[in-house]
Amino acid sequence: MYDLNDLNPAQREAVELMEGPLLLLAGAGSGKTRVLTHRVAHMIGQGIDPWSILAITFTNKAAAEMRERITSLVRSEGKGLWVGTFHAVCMRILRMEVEKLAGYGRSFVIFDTADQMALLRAVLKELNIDEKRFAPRALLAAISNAKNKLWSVSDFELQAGDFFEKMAARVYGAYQEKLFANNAMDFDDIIMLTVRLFREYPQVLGYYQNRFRYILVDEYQDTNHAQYVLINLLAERYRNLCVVGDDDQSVYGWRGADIQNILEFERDYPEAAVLKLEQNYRSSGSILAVANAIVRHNRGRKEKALWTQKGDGERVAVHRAADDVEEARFVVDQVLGLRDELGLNYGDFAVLYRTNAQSRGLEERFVRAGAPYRVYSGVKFYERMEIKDILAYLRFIYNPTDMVSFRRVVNVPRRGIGDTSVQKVLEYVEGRGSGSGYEEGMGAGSGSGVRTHGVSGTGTGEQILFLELLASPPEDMGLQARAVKALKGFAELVQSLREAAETGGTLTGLTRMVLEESGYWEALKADGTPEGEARLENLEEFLNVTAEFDEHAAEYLEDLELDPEQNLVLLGGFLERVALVADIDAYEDGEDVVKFMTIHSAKGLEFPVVFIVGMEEGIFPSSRSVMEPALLEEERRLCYVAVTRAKERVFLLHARRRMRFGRTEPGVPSRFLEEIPARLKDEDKDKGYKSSQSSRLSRSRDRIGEGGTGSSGSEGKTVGDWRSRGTPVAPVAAGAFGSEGSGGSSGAAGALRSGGSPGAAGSMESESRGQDLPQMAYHVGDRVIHPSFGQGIVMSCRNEGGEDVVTVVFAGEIKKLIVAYARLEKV
DNA sequence: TAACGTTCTTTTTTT
DNA sequence: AAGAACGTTA
Repeated sequence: MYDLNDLNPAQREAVELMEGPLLLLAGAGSGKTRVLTHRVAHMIGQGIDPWSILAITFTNKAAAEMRERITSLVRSEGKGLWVGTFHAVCMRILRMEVEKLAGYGRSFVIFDTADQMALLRAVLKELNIDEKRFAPRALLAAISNAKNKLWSVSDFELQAGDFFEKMAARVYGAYQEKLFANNAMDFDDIIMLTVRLFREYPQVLGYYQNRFRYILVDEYQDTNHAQYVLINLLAERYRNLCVVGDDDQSVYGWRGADIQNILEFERDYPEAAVLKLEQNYRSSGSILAVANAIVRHNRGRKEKALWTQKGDGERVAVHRAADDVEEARFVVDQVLGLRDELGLNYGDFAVLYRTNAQSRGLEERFVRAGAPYRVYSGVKFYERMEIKDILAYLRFIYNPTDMVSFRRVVNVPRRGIGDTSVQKVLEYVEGRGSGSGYEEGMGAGSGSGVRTHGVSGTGTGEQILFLELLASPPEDMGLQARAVKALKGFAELVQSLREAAETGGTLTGLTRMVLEESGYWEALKADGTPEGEARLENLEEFLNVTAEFDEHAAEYLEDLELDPEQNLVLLGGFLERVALVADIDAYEDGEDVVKFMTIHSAKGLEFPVVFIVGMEEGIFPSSRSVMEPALLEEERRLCYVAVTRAKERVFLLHARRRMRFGRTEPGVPSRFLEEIPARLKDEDKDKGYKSSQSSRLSRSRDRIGEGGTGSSGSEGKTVGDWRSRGTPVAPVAAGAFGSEGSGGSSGAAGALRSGGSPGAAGSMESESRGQDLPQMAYHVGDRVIHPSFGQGIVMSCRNEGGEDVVTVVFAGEIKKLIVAYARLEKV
């Protein structure tokens, strides 16, 4: 049971003040989650029906954590409570009510960024708009912006100032029409259309207003206008709205988040109580001082004074590395050293960076050192070709109006339905389908009018129309006989899979069926290349994901109040989950590995030791922000978030030179480093762990031929600068590559890459700089490893036209490779 | 129609 | 450096 005595006075007040609006300004590490969970538990303890409580978070992870912690406080008494992200909550509402939005069907699907892109490009093609002049990405961003502001197409047209915006408004209309015809929504639609539903159907809004008498919103500083409106509509009646946030941690402006929402809460709710949580329980005094010193440079923030009872602890270390390679090496050395010296676990360390691309170099170093790590990256797994393919199959089975998925799978594996044929089909459908009826009302405005749907449509009946069309393509479609036959076969395939899905059974069973009956599996097995192998492994991994879903399907559906008997509900639930659940949600605290992630992903997490790498102008702060004060402030807040993740130790790293876009560029230390007073920094002195022992250790793990990178090595006495350690030694015995082993995939769960995966072991540095090296001789009989061919043995070496060429026998194939370019590593 | 080769862009951050 | 996009060839 929850115990209010565990809370400090401010926290306790925040828990006990249940009625009326409340703004809770919770600094980093101030026990915010604790307050939120206790608050809900307290409400339930005081007799408030959990059924009438809605708690909204930003990430699925936060939602899961909150639910778990509440459950542990109130046991089973929490039944009926809604905890979820904005998107999950809206989906839940839309699932029940979407058919009120004339034209959308129950089995609508969510289009992710790649789908949006594909759809938009189709639109641009139709409108004859040149992609070179109007970058699809920029157009999508503009459309997303409009949606976040709840602008309808005509709103956007009215607002549009310059030529680009006018074009974007026009594209918005066509894009939206196409989404609609596909019975699909993008991420922004999920919020926008829920708002529209509420506005157009007061009785629906009324139901939810009455139900959710108590509303809590976490990370309020990250809400955008659409989310803001949504919340305020829901809270209008009872005004029991508790928002929690920290303006210093607002880092989603680029996604439309409006920091004003939190800054002006008191204007919106004049009767609101305002409480501040200022005691930090997470970080040492030194860390807090640095974080405060940085964020102080922002204007327009609510002044607050975070404090801690903890001692100062170690000073924050700032390390200047010679280059990106050395930066990565420094991190590994520190991890290994601190682990030994302080008895820390790998799991106590996190490496944070501004962009996902920065993980690669670090990974190489960790693989080599045999230090276990895991990359928590955005979407990687679901971006893989084969995963997208199988998902497209599943989506098309679920919603046979989804032309994006149709396009993707219709000729995969090859069925002899080429681009020309597909184009003809799509044009035929377009010609019949589109037209009037849409124009207005996709925004928040009133969307009256009947929409015409040609073939694609919404009701189950209409949906099958497209499949029927494929099953017997009319003459005037102009297809070749061969294509007609192939198309028929495809239609039958999908139809039979759809029937199988309707009959029930597990998702895993269905997926296997898709893979087998489509011939996808077979084609991939016949492929025989290492890439094909990796793809097969990824599909196996995907089947693990579906199996996991199957296992928890019952409770998942029950939780969402979905009827498992209903047709395709399992498939729909899975697709929704895949679309909305990011990989960071798979974050496991218990795992004893070093965690790599972006700072955005790290928000809400904490670690004993934090490394922040790439602290250079143009990287962090990002080059796009430096000219724009508002953006720069957001970068600074991001830096604040990064530093405040740490409990004990922080290492800030920057490099004098860095490989970017394939070339070496000079690095200028981040201005954020300058903003830290000298007395708070421990600059490039001996910090953390560093001994000759560790140097030797790390050197023995170096790459082949290291030490001749061609860079002039006269840079001062950077701590840990490998150049000071003299000339390179010859490659060492097997085992130097740690856990890399045979290079077989460890099949990281979900989208997570982890140490030991073939991809990570792949690109060795010798590949990029090998030409500069005094090339290590490759002797006949040497065992070598290649990122895609795997292990092999050198059969011959000679010099052809000035290039060292080796012949290597790999498993199953013999290759002639030019040493300077081949990504070969001696084992 | 598909496979291949060359040129070009890419790096924010995520639901 | 790596991947996508585009154009050329079998």
